[in-house]
Amino acid sequence: MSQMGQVVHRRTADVHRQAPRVAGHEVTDLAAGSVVEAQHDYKTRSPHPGGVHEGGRARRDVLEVRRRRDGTPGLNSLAMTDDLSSRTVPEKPTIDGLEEKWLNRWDHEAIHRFDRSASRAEVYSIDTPPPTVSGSLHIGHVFSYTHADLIARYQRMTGKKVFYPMGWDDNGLPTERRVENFFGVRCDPSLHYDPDFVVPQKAPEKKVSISRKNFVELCHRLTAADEEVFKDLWRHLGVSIDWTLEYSTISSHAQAISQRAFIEMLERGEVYSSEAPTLWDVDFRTAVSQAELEDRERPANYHRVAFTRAGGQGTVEIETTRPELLPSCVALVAHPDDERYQPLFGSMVLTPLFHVEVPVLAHELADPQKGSGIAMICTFGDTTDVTWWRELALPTRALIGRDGRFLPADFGGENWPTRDAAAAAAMYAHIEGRNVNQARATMVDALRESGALIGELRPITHPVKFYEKGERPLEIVTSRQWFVATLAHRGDLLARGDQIKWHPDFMKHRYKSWVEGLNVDWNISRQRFFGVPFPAWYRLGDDGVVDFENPLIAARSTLPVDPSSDTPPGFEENQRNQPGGFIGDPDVMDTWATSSLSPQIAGHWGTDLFDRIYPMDLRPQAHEIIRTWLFSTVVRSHFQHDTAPFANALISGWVLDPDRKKMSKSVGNVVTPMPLLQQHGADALRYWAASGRPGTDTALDEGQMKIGRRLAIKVLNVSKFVLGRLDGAPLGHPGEVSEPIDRDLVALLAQLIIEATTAFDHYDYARALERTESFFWSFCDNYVELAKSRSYGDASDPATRSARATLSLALSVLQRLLAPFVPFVTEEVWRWWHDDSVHLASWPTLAELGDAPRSSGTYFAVRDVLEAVRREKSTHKVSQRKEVAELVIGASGEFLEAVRAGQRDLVDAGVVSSLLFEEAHDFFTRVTLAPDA
RNA sequence: GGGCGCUUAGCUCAGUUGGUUAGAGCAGCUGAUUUACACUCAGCAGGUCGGGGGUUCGAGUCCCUCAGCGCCCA
Repeated sequence: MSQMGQVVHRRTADVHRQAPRVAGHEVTDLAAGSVVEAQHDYKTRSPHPGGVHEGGRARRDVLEVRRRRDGTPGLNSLAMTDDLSSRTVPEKPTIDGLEEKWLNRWDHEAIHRFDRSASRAEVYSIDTPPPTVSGSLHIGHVFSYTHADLIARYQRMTGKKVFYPMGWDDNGLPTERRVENFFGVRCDPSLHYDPDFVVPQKAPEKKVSISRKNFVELCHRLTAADEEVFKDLWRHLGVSIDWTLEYSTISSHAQAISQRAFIEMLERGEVYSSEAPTLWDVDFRTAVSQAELEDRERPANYHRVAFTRAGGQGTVEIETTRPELLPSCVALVAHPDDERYQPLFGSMVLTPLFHVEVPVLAHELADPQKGSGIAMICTFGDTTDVTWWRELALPTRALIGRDGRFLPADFGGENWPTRDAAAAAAMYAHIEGRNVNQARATMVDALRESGALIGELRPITHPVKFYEKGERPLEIVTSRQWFVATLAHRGDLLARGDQIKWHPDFMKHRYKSWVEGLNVDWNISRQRFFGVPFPAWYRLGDDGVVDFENPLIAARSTLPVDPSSDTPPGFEENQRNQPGGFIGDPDVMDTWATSSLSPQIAGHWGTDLFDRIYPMDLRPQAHEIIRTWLFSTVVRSHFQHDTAPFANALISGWVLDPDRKKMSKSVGNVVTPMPLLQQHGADALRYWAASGRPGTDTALDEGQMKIGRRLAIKVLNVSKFVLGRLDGAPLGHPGEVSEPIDRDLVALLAQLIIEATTAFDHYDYARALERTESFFWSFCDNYVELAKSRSYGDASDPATRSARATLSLALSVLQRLLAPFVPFVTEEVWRWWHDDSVHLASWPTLAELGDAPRSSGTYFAVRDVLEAVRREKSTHKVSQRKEVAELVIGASGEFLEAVRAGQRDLVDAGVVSSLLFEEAHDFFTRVTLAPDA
């Protein structure tokens, strides 16, 4: 299909392919109002026989569409009933119904199909964000995906073979939560699969426990349905995705890729497992990573607690917000420069109630301004505790379990030294098994009773770390997890960030500050159910001890595997969970550990396709996932392919509500896109979205959508007019453009092409739109009005031919420049005079305009005078068609010369009977209106 | 605490390496009426460009400073 030779000449060839057809005789017939039987292109024609349709057919379809618009619009309901021979200008064009018509037609013609044979140099590849389908659709999706589509459509028109896949991020916790709530179930991995399980009709009050396999089946079922809803939106919006490239992150294909990448990282030593303090959500009972944290301001109390010095003389008063962790205190810490505590460094103190001897240590992270300036280190109260524990080589006395309750503690035992085991154990008995709040209350009472609690509680507000989806503060729980070694490669990862072109540029700061702020390796294991399992098993010793240090890894050829049902190489299923046998890794991967491989998944890593699309050209995404998706993709690409994963990052801003407030579920100002899409139309929504520059937060503005709709209607109407004027002349030929005013317009058109192209090349679609739109309206209001009368002339008149050539050139260029923004209406009007899609037409080039003339000033001069005439008529409240008996123009000789060159059009457009010129220093006009008839 | 962005007409926003009298759309007001378009067209009005200081022949634009809003990181 795509031989190299054709590709090289594509632009030129396309122009020629279009131009002669534009100039062809069909348009003659078309202008006469009859329906044309065009040369049929097998690719673009429907299987319906014959191309001739009765004149009434189109009108009937319009009525059909209108009627349905009053009812419920449905994308699929219209099917292929539309008139596929569209090379006819309707009597009364309408934008209603265009979406159904062209979506079906585009599918039919497969115009967005990626050319699988294209070489890397010919390809423009897009790493589409796979949305979380269990989240709700919101207007931000429309915004960001439109931005990507604008670029995709532009690149396609410049001749690139656009690789534009779509993925769904369906694995992970959000899906589990949605399934739990939607069906009223919860996963209990200890249960056995029930093949006859039927979901409750109505979500029950109390959640029904089901097996992991049943649960996962429900996850698949619900995400499949959710994906259809999302897909419907993208399609309706006209996003030019190649739907044959659809993928999902829970598919077995994605799982195989994800497991392969994991195994290769493990082999290279970039991923490791470790038993370590981990940020833990006690409700979801899973570890979370640094990227999923958020600080929330929470009220708390400072408790001033006295420790006695081990020597017996005096006390040391610390302040803590977490007195319940006192039993796990392993040291006190103050800043090395803090003079108050320097005498204490190296000495020992005793914890109240538990009588544990702990050292007083120095560390820079202790904040002299905070509390009393000296803190207790517990294992573990927060991430600073972890840092102190690691850097000061302190013992581990973990208290909080995976369920958020206090674990047993063996006071007096090896790891729990105390001077009074009986007292400590008695005290701890009140706490064990309690949750954090209960333990705190108990501890405060006991401390107060013992006299160790000094003074009143001091209320403060401070930032507390939460899992972004969680409701209770994170705890730190020691558990075995898989980590990707990011910390050691921070410098490399920063350099990768510099290799990416960011749009807008300042967004790279987000990435940079995130990488610089990393303080733990990326934890990729989650103690959850619906995700990609680790392709690993562990040997069980004869004594039943698990050998985590030498995992059994799946053979590459067997991927994807599920270690809970598949057996490791060299073992039989009956050895599972048996001494001398094996156990499967029970965890699943972090969602980002798979979605960070979106290029590898979409591009089928390991096949030749991948080499044709990777590294990607574009990563479009929203800014809130820079630290997650973008960062993790860079990590994977750096390790796996020693490159940045994409050349450009196009970062969309937020959609704010009409009052410029951030949309959020709790405020209740989240806007769903479908009603807007149905009310204003896809072109209108896209127009609004395109006005939001990269990285700029943009207010939802229905007014802007209405303007988009007006633009679309104007495109219809002016196209109808221009095509109606192309009566019998050879069209669109720059050589025909002879009149100075026309040559000026072509010169301006050339300038517009340069501006729009440059803007798009810099990912500044908003600027391209603004320039094109403003030119377009001026073209309609001024040029078309000026050239109108001349265009009605005799085809043998060179001036008439010039007007028609200019109108058709400009129309062709403007339709194509607008095509990425308003794809439906531009496709409609383009097909009035072309067989092939505007979206496969070539992006306008200067070469089409011939010797791109320089502006003579005639157009601007004539326009200025015309505006003066209009002002005069408006001021006198008469029709713009009112005759001007005499128009005197005073201006410089040069200006008058310019006006003279276009005076015929001026006189026609302004209905001027007598035109006089007067040399003058300052520009003026004197308008004498004809007396009323 | 460190960083980034924003502040221009009632509203939403353009304004490119400094260069005439700061632009557009919407809203407002005044009108026009049908050989592309009333989902139209023409016109009018509306701004000491957040405050202060500086550089310059010249600042919405560059520098300093202050304030407000939003966000990122810690």
